[in-house]
Amino acid sequence: MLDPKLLRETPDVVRAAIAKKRIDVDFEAVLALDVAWRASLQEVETLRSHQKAANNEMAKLPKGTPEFMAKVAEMKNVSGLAKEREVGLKETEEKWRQAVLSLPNLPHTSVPDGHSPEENKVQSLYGSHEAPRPHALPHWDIPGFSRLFDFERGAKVTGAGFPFFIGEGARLVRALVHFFLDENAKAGYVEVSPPIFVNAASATATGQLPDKEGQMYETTPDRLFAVPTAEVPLTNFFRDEIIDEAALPVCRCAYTPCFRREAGSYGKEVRGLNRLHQFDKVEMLKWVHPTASYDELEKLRGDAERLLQKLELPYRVLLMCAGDLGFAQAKKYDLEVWAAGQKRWLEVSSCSNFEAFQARRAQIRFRSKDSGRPELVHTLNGSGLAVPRVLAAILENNLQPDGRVKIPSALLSYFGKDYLSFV
RNA sequence: GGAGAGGUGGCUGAGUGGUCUAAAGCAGGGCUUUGCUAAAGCCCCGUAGGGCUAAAACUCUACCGAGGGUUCGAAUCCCUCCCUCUCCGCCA
Repeated sequence: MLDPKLLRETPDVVRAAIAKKRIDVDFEAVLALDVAWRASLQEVETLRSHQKAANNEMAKLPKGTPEFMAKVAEMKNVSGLAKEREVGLKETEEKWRQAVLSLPNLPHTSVPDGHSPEENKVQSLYGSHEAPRPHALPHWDIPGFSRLFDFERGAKVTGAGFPFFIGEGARLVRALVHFFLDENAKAGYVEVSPPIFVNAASATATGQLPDKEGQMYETTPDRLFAVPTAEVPLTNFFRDEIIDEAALPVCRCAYTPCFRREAGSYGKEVRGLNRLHQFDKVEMLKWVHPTASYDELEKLRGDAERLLQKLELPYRVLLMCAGDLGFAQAKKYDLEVWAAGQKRWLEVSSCSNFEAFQARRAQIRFRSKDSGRPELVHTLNGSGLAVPRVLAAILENNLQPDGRVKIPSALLSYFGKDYLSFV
């Protein structure tokens, strides 16, 4: 959520930023609602003020006197009117709130203009993704793949996109999760194991509700939502709280399974491990002082990159252009790992600075020593990392002529063997 | 799941229809006294939003778990929901 004051005080800045982000919202209508809301608010407040003054007078009058009864009669009218106007105010306020919520976060000045994924800037390349790998295969075509990654039985038991991971397949998943958590701990992120179902208030605070409701699995009858990412429970940890300024930055990470309905996805995008309804991910979160958030974003990206480097996987870093930024992000880097068999890049991490956008919605603040007042923190998050796609890249890039897969040396102590074998 | 008790400011805790942002204490901040420490005294100390401002000052409104209701007026009475605690039941 944007600062409502920003709309009123510098509408041109907001207007320009919305245009840069290429999001279709009627900003002028939002401004009009803001005016209407304030007018309605003032009207109601004047009535209430009148009521309050009368109440104070009546408190001093003996009850039952003609004077008192006259006041009661008079205030009955005011009370009725106030109630009526309050209903109108609530309606206007709700419309206003929805309108402000429909405004996207403003892109940071360092974010390039552009409206399609092609206009994202390749910030850096690591490793030799172009090295010839004559025997590389898409991971789903590797002989014996389904012995370790059983999609058919997953589909039978649950549905498409819910595979079983078996034997060394399961072990490799566990090794990756363990490796990620250990590395993140070394980088200063405190490990958290959060609830993997959240209530509607939490899903609203991080922006899954109301717009992306169809992307989550929802339980009945309790109306809890299976988390699409650990970002949701982690960010909500501090919802409606004031963090001690000295504690900033707070850095945490969490492993959770993630659940996404992925309505509307199709084709090669969803083959094999590329896109699952349930997948494992370690997420890194930061709550930082507003002055530090862009430095922290670079550190966060570095922390995610280091994981890929230690796994010796070729990857690239994209700086997302304004038009390809999400609704809530001010700046975002995507890390894409090279999958040699599919000959394509797979997104395995997305490191974003939300500035105060999430914090305002979730009311996460710190008490500033300077001003003595609570101020909104800046929040950042990034995957570190998403397991199945990293797994796919390992399978494809490290496939040997004999059909085995070489395990990255960083995983040896977790996996326990040099090679994964499909037979 | 059943029965009972309770949810008030950063914390403890009073307040059962009227001038209540809400006593008191603790914690925090400032000043005075004091050689230091300590102690004492005095004062300040919630959040959000609106108005007015260059910005403040100022001013108005809301907020006593959440949402409804009764009333001229609700922290206080009524209803619904949520959460916590105690006991019982069930159960990894």
